[in-house]
Amino acid sequence: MSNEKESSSTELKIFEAARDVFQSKGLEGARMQEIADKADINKSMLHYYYRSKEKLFEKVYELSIIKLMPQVASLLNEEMPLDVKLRKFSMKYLELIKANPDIPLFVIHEMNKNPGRLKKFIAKEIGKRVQPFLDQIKEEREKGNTVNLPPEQIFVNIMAMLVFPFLGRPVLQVIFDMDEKAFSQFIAVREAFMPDYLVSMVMKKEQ
Amino acid sequence: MSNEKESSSTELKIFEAARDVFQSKGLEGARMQEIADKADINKSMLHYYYRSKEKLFEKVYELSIIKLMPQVASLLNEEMPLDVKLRKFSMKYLELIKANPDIPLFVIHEMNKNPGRLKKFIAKEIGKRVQPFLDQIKEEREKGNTVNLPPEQIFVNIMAMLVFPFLGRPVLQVIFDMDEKAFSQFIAVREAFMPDYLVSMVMKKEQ
DNA sequence: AATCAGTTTAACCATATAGTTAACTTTTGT
DNA sequence: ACAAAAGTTAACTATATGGTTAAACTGATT
Repeated sequence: MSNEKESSSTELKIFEAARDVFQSKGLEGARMQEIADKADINKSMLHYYYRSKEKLFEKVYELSIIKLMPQVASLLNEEMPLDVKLRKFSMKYLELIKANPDIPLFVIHEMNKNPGRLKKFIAKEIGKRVQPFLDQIKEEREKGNTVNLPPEQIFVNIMAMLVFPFLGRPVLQVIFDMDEKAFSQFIAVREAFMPDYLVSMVMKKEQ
Repeated sequence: MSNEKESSSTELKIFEAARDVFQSKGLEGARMQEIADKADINKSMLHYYYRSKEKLFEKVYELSIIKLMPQVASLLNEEMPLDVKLRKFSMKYLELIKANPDIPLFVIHEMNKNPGRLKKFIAKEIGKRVQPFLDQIKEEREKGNTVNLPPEQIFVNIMAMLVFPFLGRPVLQVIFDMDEKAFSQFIAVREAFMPDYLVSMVMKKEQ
C-alpha cells in the first residue's frame, strides 16, 4: 500500500527530463524519444506513467507556472509600503527567475500557440492576485506619490524591467557579444541597481 | 526575358503564407501543407520555388529581421540630442512594432532554439549599429546628463519598455482580461506616455 | 515455491509529414 | 505553328514519431 504520491524514481526522472526538454524545445519541438533518452528509460515508460505527450506536457506546463506564479503573487500581496515592496520584489523576483531562467519564454511561447492552456490552470487566479497590488499603486497614485500612470501600465513597466533580459537573452547575447559568464555578470549588475531604479521609475520624485 | 527578381504571384503568395504560418507557429510547429493551403497552391510548389522547409523558413526569418533591424538601427544612429532621439525612437519604434507585432517573439523563440541562425544573417551587424547609440549614451553619462548606469543597461531598459508588452501580450491579455481592442488601447496609452517617460528614465533630473 | 501486481522491455503499428516524381498544362520565344 | 521552358498537379515515397502490445522481469505476499 504505497502512498498516494510516492513518485517512483522512474516517474520523477521522466518528469525532470520532460521539463528540461519541453522548456528548451517547446511542445512541438520536443521528441518523446529525446525525453526517454535523457531520463535514461525506455520510451514506453513515458506512456506508462503519463498517458500521452500532451498529458506529460500539461503536467510540466502546469508545474512550471505553479512553481513561479504563487511565489511572485505572494510577494506582491505582503503588507508594506510601496517603495519597500518594490525593492523587495526586485530582489526576490530576480532571484527566482535566475533559478528558472527558461520559464518565462517557455510560458509565453506556449501561451502564444495555445492561449487557452493558461486559462485551464490559472486564468483569473493570477489576475486576482495582481489586483491588490494594482490597488496599492492606485492608492499611492491618488495621494500623488507615484508617477501619473495607470496602475496596469506601471505593473507592466516593472515586469518589463525584470523579465525582459531573460526573454531577450539570446538576442542580447549576440548583440553585446556576451558568453554565459558575461550574461550572468550583466544580470548581477541589474540586480544591484534595479531596486532603487524601480522605485525611481514608479515613485514621484518632484511635483 | 523576365526580370531577375520578378517574384511570380505564386512565389509571393507562398512567401506571405509561409511568413504568417512560421511567425505564428514557429519552424517546428509549421506544416508545409498548411502553408500551401493558406497560399492556395499545390504543396509541390513550395519545393519548386524554395527547395525545402528549412530554406523557406530561412528566407522568412531573414526577411523578418531585415525588415525591422535596419530601420531601428538607423533611427538610433541619426544625429540629434539624446532626449530628442529617445522621444523619436519611442514613437517610431512602437509604430514599427505595431505593424509587425509577432516578429519579436518569433525571432526570440527561434533564436532560443537555434542561436546560430541569427549570426548567419546579422551577428555583429546589429552590434555595430547599436554601438554608436551606446557611445552617445556614454558621452552624456560622462557629462552627468544621464542616470548613472552602464549604456548597455540603459539600452536594455529602453528596449524592455518598448518590446515587452508585445512579447508578454498573451499573458497580459489573460491577466488583465483584455480583448484585442482593449490591448490596442493599452498600447495606445503607452505610445502617449512613453516618449516623456523614457526621457525621465534615462536623463538625470536632479543631481 | 507459487502467485500476483507492478514495472520494464523490445518489437511493432498507424499516421503525419517533408520531400520526390512524372505526367500535364501554360507560357514564351522563334 | 511549333518547340522549349516554366509552371502546376496528383500520386507516391521514405521516414520520423507518438503510441500500442505482449512478453518478460521483479519483488512482495501467501
